[in-house]
Amino acid sequence: MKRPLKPHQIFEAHNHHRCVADVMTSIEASCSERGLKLTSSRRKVLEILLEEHRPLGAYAILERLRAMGLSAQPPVAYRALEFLTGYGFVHKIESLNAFVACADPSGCERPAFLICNGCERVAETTWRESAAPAVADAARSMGFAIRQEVVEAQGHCSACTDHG
Amino acid sequence: MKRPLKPHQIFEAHNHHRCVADVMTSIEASCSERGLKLTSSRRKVLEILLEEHRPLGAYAILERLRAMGLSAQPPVAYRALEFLTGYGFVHKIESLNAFVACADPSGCERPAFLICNGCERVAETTWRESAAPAVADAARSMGFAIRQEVVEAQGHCSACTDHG
DNA sequence: TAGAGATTGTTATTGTATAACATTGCATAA
DNA sequence: TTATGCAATGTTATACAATAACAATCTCTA
Repeated sequence: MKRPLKPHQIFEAHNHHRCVADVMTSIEASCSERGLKLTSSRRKVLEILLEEHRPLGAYAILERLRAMGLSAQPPVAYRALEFLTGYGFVHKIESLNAFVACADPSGCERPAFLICNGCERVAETTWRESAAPAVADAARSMGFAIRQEVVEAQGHCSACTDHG
Repeated sequence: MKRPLKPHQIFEAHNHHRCVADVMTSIEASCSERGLKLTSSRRKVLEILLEEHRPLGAYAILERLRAMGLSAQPPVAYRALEFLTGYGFVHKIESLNAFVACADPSGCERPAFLICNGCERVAETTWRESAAPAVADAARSMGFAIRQEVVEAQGHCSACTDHG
């Protein structure tokens, strides 16, 4: 049974092996249903991001691919990431130029991120309707058609606030 | 008298010479008040961004600096941008890795951006309190202290929707 | 089984950003 | 006035991010 982590649990200890396996299973099923090919390099990049459980830059991903024995050039990582982000299995964190595995691929509508500057972990939350009412209002009033919204908050998680 | 452009006016024709001069005056005043040094390179980068009135990448800024006769290496641009963004005179658009002059330096609280993928212009709007209630709620419930929020919407402005 | 389209392999290049260190300019305290 | 400390600049080099271009391969399916 797949029970995605709640946002705050990202910042807590959890059964990570189980958590990775669950998400992987969910994504495999999603690919089957949709006729998508989760090829070897795509799967490896996804595994790396799930295992890491925090944002990784493209070249950090490449390092890990090479550590797995591949002779990986940048396009290998970027093509896999293009596929994975295109179907919502992975998200790009624009303010970090880095990538993170989606915490809940089956239920993820539009993601928003809470980025901890202390431990570098990222909690993902999601919204329906409008992320930012003030922005939506401004867009409506000027006839601007929104296609996609990036919402990323930086700060400190409770653990890092206490320690720091 | 300084009357900043309303967000939608960014996408419309306006007296740009006047608009640049007004913002420049406002920023000079702000630097005087606060004892900030608007040095030559900082001023030039600011002028370039005000004149352009749309996001520019760091290397596009460097090109223009060189066209003005400077022998500008990357740190020149980045140092000026660090100063200008630090005091809110310029904003970084994270999803473009580019920089844009603030449309209203005197009244700018927390900016949000409407980025037109057609004409590449950016409208700036601002919010008080919480940009994204859903995100603020999630943060509160997990004890996450938000320091800064990035809100960027991509889409098409009314002109580009009509034409395109 | 031939062909079309998707995927991968590889090289090279462009764009983004910062580290590191020497130098200069300027305000202020000795 | 001079010392000195800090902010700002000049310069070189390098790390990281992203994509262009083209050849090779794989895999469906007509």
